[in-house]
Amino acid sequence: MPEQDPRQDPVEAGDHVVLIDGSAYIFRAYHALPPLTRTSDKLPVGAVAGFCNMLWKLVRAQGFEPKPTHLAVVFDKSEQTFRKDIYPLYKAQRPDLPEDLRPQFPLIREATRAFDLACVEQDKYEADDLMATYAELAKAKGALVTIISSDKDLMQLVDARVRMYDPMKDRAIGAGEVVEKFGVGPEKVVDVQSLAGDSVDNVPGVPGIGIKTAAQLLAEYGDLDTLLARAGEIKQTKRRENLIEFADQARLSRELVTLKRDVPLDVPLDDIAVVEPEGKRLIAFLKAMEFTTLTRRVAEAYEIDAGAIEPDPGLRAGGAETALLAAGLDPETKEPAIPTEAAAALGEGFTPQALSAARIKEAATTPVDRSKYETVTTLERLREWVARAFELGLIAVDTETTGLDPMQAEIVGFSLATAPNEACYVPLAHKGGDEGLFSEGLLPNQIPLDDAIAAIKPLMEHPGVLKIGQNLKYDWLILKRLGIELVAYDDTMLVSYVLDAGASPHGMDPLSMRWLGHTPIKYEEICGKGKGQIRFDRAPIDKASDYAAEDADVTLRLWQVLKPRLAAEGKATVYETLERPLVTVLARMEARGITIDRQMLSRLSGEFAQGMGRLEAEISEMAGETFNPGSPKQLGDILFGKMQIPGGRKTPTGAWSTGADVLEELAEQGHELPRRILDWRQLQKLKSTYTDALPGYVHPETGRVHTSFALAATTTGRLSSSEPNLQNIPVRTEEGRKIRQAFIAAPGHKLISADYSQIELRLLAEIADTPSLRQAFQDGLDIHAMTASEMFGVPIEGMPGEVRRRAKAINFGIIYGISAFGLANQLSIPREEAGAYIKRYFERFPGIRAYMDETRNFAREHGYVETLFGRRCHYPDISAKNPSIRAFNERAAINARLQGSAADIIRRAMARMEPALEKAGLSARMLLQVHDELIFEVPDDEVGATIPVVREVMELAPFPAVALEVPLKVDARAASNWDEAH
DNA sequence: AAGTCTTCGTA
DNA sequence: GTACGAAGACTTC
Repeated sequence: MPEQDPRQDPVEAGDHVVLIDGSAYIFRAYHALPPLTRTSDKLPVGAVAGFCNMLWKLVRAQGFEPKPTHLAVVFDKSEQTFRKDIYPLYKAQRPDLPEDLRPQFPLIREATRAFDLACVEQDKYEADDLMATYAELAKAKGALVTIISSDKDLMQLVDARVRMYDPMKDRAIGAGEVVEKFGVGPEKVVDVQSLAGDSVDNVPGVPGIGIKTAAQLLAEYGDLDTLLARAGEIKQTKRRENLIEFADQARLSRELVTLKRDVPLDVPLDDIAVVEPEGKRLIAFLKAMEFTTLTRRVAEAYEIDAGAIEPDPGLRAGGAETALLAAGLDPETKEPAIPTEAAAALGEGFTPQALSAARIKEAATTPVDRSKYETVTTLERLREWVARAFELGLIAVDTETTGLDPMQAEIVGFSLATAPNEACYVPLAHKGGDEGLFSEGLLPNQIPLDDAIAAIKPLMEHPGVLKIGQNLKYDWLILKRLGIELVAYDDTMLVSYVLDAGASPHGMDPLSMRWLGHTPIKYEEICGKGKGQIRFDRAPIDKASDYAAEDADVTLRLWQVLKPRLAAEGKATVYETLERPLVTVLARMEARGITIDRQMLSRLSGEFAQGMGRLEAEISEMAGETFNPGSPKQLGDILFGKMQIPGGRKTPTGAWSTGADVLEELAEQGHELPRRILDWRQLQKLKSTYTDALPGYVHPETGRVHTSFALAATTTGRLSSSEPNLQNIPVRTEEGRKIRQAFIAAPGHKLISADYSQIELRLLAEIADTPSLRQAFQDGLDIHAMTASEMFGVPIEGMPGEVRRRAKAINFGIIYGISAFGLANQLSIPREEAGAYIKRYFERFPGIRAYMDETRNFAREHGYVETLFGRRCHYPDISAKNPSIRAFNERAAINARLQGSAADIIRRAMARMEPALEKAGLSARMLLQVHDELIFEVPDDEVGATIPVVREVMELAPFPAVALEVPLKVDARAASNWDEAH
């Protein structure tokens, strides 16, 4: 660092040396301010922000007279100080550093440097000792010293040439203030502290003597040694005995509290001369931290255009140094940010945590070098890569295809990686030139597809070689269609999901930026986007090769970082039982698809269209003009503008709200138009989303519909389904169920639908430890009726439907993290009444209130909650300042434990289902999952034998990991279509 | 052409 | 009050 030269300037008489107690600032900033995280990546930066604001205030205040000639921000370095050597209990009871403060230490040092201020710290010595030494040296040269700190331990340094300044209270501390605090002058502060001790730092002192008594004794006897020598003269019995008995302890305390004024300084006093701040570096830092207000202020003060300055590339979100920080490592030393004894011990041993930390460190320090990639053009070279993979026992794989749908896309090439920067791309089907109707236009130097498949098949199917991929379900399906059944794999996307669900995204690009500090080539850079986009097989091989090989390289590197975290963070079992097995289970379900009755859907489309036509005519009639009933804007204008119907609400953006609830209310008041709109909307929804769209998803070859299940899409562990979404097929209305009837079994088969009955309520009874609810489930009672009976004192026999309905709404409300507002909305009752219901519910079921409080507190403290099976769901915004955001996160966290536990259970069932069916000699095939329901296709004559197996696997899914007190119940039925089976 | 808002289907 | 995805309207580039 060439920054020492400009800082060198001997201290002379009349100079002004300012010493800032950095460590004290950090803790002040951390504890005094609400938590704050950087917007783009949730890096905790609250203390950094507070620290920067304080420094800026100090620098700008210029209230130091005379102007500082030398200035240093002084930090504590390690916990291992010479005081610990003489008294191991010194500061021993300090609580561990908060998790979100640790990574801020290196950032705060960065901040100091960005301010162009000297940053001083030294092993074995506390900041206080360093300041004492600087002060002593400066004094000797005739300089004036100002110590910026409010720490009472520094008050012993105050004298004619050394003053203190308390930045919190904004006042100077001179001898007068010291007397106020200790009852003695600065020169006797040490003696007072030796007697009174300090519970915070674990300085023992003498029992029964506090600051007041100590000051009084010293006033009488002069100094500590005299006092101890003449202790026998003291009148008060207990005090006399204690002073005699604990004299040594007082002397030890003196050693602890006396600041060392002769530390052999690493950075000499003359090397902390003030340099003229540049401003640009500071702005680059502040921009990287995303401190917009301070950035603006600083830019204005320096008259610099902040927009023209790039955020510090290493520290910005996604920067390499940020990646290290996220792992708790200091970007400069690559060591744990604060080397605690625990961390030091881990660093030496082969613990999972040590391995994980080491991998994170390596990952962010080995740059991606695309020039090292190879394009494989011969079978011989491919075979050498395969041999290398067998030798290593591990290889990263990525397939490149013509599209996003793994059931339709064709392979274009694949890439492999065996080590960082050791990656290749194998082009197979790149095309170029004129692609005539009959000619393929295949480019030269590509291995024939069949040869390549034959070369890699043994590798991919070998159980002894680990294949690593990102979103491997996609590649598994592509390879499956080429006759390769991939086994023995890890999926980096799923590893990330297990570790960080809800906290950060799991796509390859964000993962690469976060863990490797590297931005991979974008797909658009190779193939363009929008209208001009080309398929991957039309991309030039050299560019495609860089892109594809990089994907495999990055995937391998991500695996090196993320996989050890599983063991280090105790999540290996979650990954291995709830995630990894689902890749092939879901891939097979997707590959099977489900049959739909296209004729039936087409007929329904016609019927819906007719109904809509009739309604449109009536709507125009009533409105007195034709408008688009599908436009909320136009509809709002008609209803609340032209027709002047009262009772309109606005959406958050200021538009008229025309939601179903609003229209329903208007309809109940006797308005005809809103009813017609509601009916029209239902038909429009069913037609556009289902009857018109579904036939478009029928696969040209299989004749079936193949949805795609996402494993890593939700915060709670649920799956999601898309293209098409088969998890939201209508069921509530008669019209909607007709769509469900169009999902049919193949000839000679039936569909079996098996769903968990009230699984989330059962889990609530279990987790919230509510005996009456548990008993009700054990006795097989109607749970909503039982709730109503408990709450309203109505007997279950002959209970009015309305009473049960309300109890049911409350039960669901509880699962969703209830609020009076939401329940009132749901039941259309006043908020006060809803509040009273909730109060009564909690009185009847106090365990549930306790559960909700516990979950809220846990989430608040940790930033995540865990399911029964250990899955973590992160809620980084749980401590948001905005009360409604915070409340939302609290409700989500309460819901996540239940929804997530249920999701875990059905995942366990799915992972066991195939082997269980096979063992029973059954050929039933799982087709769909709808959160608490599984749908199978079964030969007619196996229906009877299949249902009990399915039921048993599902009901026993939690065992043996978790033994539930509450039984799980599964309802299962078979029919020729989904509606009747459900 | 791409992104946001509103609405609505499911558990 | 929780968790999603899709479609159409509308806005912005």
